Amino acid sequence: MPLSVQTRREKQKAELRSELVAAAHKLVQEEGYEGLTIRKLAKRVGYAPMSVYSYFADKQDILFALAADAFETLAKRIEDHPADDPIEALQVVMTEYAAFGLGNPNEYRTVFMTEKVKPPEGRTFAEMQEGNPLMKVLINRVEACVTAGKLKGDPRAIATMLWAVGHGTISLLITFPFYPFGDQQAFVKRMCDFTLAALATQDVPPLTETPVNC
Amino acid sequence: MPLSVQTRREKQKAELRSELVAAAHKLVQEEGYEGLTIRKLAKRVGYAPMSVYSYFADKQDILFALAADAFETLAKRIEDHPADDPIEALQVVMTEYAAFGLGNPNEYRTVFMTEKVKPPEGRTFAEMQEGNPLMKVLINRVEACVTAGKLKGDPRAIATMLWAVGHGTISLLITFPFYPFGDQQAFVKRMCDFTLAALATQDVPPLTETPVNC
DNA sequence: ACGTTATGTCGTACATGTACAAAAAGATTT
DNA sequence: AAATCTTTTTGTACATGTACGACATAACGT
Repeated sequence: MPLSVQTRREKQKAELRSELVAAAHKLVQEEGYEGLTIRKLAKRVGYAPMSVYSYFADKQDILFALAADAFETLAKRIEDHPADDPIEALQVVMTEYAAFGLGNPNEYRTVFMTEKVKPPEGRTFAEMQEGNPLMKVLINRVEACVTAGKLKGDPRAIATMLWAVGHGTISLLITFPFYPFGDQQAFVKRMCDFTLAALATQDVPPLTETPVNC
Repeated sequence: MPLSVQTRREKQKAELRSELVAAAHKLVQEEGYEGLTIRKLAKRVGYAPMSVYSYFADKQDILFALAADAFETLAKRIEDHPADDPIEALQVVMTEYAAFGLGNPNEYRTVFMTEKVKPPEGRTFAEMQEGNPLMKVLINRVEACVTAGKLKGDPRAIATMLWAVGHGTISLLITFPFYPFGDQQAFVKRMCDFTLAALATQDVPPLTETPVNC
């Protein structure tokens, strides 16, 4: 069965889009993060600058696409890194997450530190975050801890709290590199251990749902 | 004794600077945060656009000056809001901090979510953070808890950990307004209570100092 | 086959931050 | 008072993101 005209068009569009992403990636590699400009990117692929906007809503959308790749490999690395003890498995998530953030501050910033006003290209926020592979593996491992009796309470609530602590730690380290946190690794480990130990002693209730509009 | 010529010049410069800050503040009030542009600001005070750069290193410096004002009032509000119980006094810090961040996301972003590469205008980072009135009041109240026997360990380490948790909570709420955290207030309170309760059971060692270059 | 409508491409234009250097104003020295 | 030096002010220029609309191309209904 041949592809319908519509899907062929979509496929071509997707191809061009990923060609643009690849070019953007190379550009960043060669000239650094601030070297990525729409004009340069367009020139690379032989288009007019404005044509880029047929494939990306704006520059942030490009940065987001770049970051998405990086985060996918992170999620894969985490899943390739299991552990016998469910708590240890959780620690792996936190550690890898931290290592990624500290090693890829630009990507971390674009994903976690810039306001999300519009879901990038039709996708809704719910599926962007709940469907986020990182949050998914985090929740999974939390659930494993709960069923193993190591943690108690609502998995999503626990995961969200871990996320808040982890994000706070990473983003402070990224934003204030000169603040005397001491050794970065040590600080990350401290926060991680502290939080997990504390969670182990509590029964965590679900997040209170409020009927927020939308 | 009359002012020396030099100090008079400095004073005049400071005056013009704060005039600029005032104009910037009014501009933001009238046209919103993105309405603050260097050209408009210069026109407001009757200068050429480039003249602004005699008083501010760059646009971030202006935003920072704006935020500094806001944070000063926050620090004052916190100090005007004491509590009998030292733990309660700490909770006040966290609560007010959160309320400020959620109520002034722009200011919060510029201060806590944008990379700090250069200390704004000669000031070093050490005095920027250690001398930061907010961190000061936080450490003070932590010390009060320690001397009251409610907490145990190194005050600066405890304060930094509280900061990390508080910042993680606020910045996630700011960045992902559509994530189902549930009620924002409730989530803040949960994180705050959780962390304080956990800290109460531990003896917190000082942050490991590492001889980072610079 | 032909007009109509959607879709992709691009040229132009504007506002913005800011680098650079000239010009102006002020201070200091001779 | 004049000359020199420093500091402040400004004009010009450039790269950038992107709004707007023109144009071309492709799909579709007739």
